[in-house]
Amino acid sequence: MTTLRDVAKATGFSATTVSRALRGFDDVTEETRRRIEEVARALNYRPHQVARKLVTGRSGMVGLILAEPPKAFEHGHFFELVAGLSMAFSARGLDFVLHVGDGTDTLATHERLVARGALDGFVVTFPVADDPRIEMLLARDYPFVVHGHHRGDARYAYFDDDNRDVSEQAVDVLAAAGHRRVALIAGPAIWPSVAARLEGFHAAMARWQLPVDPSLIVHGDTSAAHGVEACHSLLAPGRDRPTAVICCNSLVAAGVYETARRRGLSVPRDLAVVAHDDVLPQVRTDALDPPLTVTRLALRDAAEPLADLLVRRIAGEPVSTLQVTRKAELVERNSVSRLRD
Amino acid sequence: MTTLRDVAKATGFSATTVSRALRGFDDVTEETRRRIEEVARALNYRPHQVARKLVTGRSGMVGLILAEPPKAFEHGHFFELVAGLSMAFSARGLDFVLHVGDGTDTLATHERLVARGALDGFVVTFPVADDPRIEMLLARDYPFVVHGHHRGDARYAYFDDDNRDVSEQAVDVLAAAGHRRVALIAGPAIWPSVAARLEGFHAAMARWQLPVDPSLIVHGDTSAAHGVEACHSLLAPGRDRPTAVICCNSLVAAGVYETARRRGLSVPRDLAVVAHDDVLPQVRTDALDPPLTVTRLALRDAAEPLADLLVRRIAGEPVSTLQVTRKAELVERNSVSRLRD
DNA sequence: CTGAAAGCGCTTACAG
DNA sequence: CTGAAAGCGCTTACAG
Repeated sequence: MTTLRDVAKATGFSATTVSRALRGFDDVTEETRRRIEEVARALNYRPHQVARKLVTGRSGMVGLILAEPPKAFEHGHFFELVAGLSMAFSARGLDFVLHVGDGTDTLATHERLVARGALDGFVVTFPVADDPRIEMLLARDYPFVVHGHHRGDARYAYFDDDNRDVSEQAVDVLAAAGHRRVALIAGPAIWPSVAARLEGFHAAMARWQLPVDPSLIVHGDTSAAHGVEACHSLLAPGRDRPTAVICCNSLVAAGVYETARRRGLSVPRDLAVVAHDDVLPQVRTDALDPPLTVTRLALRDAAEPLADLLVRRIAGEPVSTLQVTRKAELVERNSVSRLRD
Repeated sequence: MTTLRDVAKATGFSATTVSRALRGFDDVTEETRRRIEEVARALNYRPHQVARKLVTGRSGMVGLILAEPPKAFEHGHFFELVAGLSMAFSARGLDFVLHVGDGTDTLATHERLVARGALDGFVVTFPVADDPRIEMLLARDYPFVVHGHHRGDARYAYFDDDNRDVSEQAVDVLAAAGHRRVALIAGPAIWPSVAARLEGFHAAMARWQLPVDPSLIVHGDTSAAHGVEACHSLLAPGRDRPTAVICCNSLVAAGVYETARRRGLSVPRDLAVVAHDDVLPQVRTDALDPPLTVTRLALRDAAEPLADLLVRRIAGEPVSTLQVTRKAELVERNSVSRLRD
């Protein structure tokens, strides 16, 4: 491996000058720089990252730590996020470290990596209320960015969807079409995004002066299997059935479609369906039958902003300027029809 | 951050002794060690990885570099491999760096990471004939392990499926059931695994004294869409149709099932289907209708051996002891029926 | 059994 | 504009 000293010897300049020439400082003669660059190239010199890290204190690496291996139904989510982040960080010259835990020790893992100075910063996903990872990172003043955020918590950098608005848009579409009994198949209650969706749901229903039937709100995971299960319970015989259902994501919606079909119910004639679409590779919501009306926000599009925010946070920007929310786009297709009354 | 020196000062011992005590060398008094460990714990000392790396020459990191973002249909494969490798390396105390390229510069990326001494070793996936990555790594004598291998190439460590045997088992099942016109929907011709599958196919057909019709061998990617397309061409009107088809993976088989159904053909009555099953999250081959007969080899199970081989290679073991092949398990279900003649 | 010294490959004040 | 020196935090011969 060629070192700085090798280049210094070969050119006759000192290591100091070589270092500065190569880093583009302007206190080096143009000619000197040219000569040094030429030799460095000829010798195929590359600065040793580890040495540089030791002196600068920066590791050039950022990490994503998952508590446990994603569930099988989450593979699309994992794929979009991990591939996207890796590319986004690569483009910024940072190495992306992925740690998939075994479910026992996320916090310990974060702490170990923090203490070892191994990473310059973290991406935290699926924050929960009073998330211990976030508290730990905050306590140590370690740079990190959160995908999602706990409402009202302004202590950290985050990139979040406007989940309140997501539900409001969904309710608006349905209410405008005359629906009054609207069900909500929501995600895990522990996620802040789900709380925000719930808030938006209640707010919009109130705005349209529609009653909310608590038995029409179901929590669970984001799998098609959960969609099937939730839909079955919603359509149970003898119940006052909803005329419309809002699904927390496209997999759940696929489950709802399947269940409705099995029950001999037609979408949208007998049941209107609206879902939030993260644009996962498993389900193309435009290819469903009928094409699904969605609030859309591609998960993949979160990678670039997330990387950008983390880089800026590492550079020392205050968190107050690093809190970004984006609104979903409503894509009306054929899964909602006007309720005849 | 607590450093070695801090611990040295606090205990009154030298940095040398502290280092050795903490690393468990046996030339330190039991009492000294105890005292040092106690103080180190109290001070929450963790050796700084970067510094350690600089002196030992080991980075404690290994990497997987993907040329380009996986296609949408590959997300299950990506998921199994990446999550599996991350967990396997974590369990061995190594950080897993994932680099997803933009399709323009895989080799350059490998070279940069090699030259910077950033990684201790690599996992190389989807090797192709005369793979430039492999040649580069070999030329520099850099540790790496390949998932798959080019037949007869004994220059590197690898973990591979016995792809020849995969095809032989598939043909055996079909031929034993009386099938003579057997089609093969194969993967991309550039992969060595595909060449091995082809070899096994020809060998087994010859063993059963069955003619091979070249027009019954179709190459393409491993998506369901390709399965649909290939099946359509195989069943084109006016052709002498195959009675059985072997699919390179379960997604392709799903496409074949769908096409057969659309054509009004019944599996297995009109068409027998056997596929290779990597056990991806997208397709549960036992849940298809009818349940699919497969040669099975869970992709996820490759992660541990791959990590193990790379660690041993990094430790200096010769490649000759690090070349592992495993055989697929035949799982007979209901997609093959006896051909009545 | 313990410690002083050198060094891993770089960067960055500080002089000149 | 250029260089000698110190130092990032550790490990490892080498003495004693």
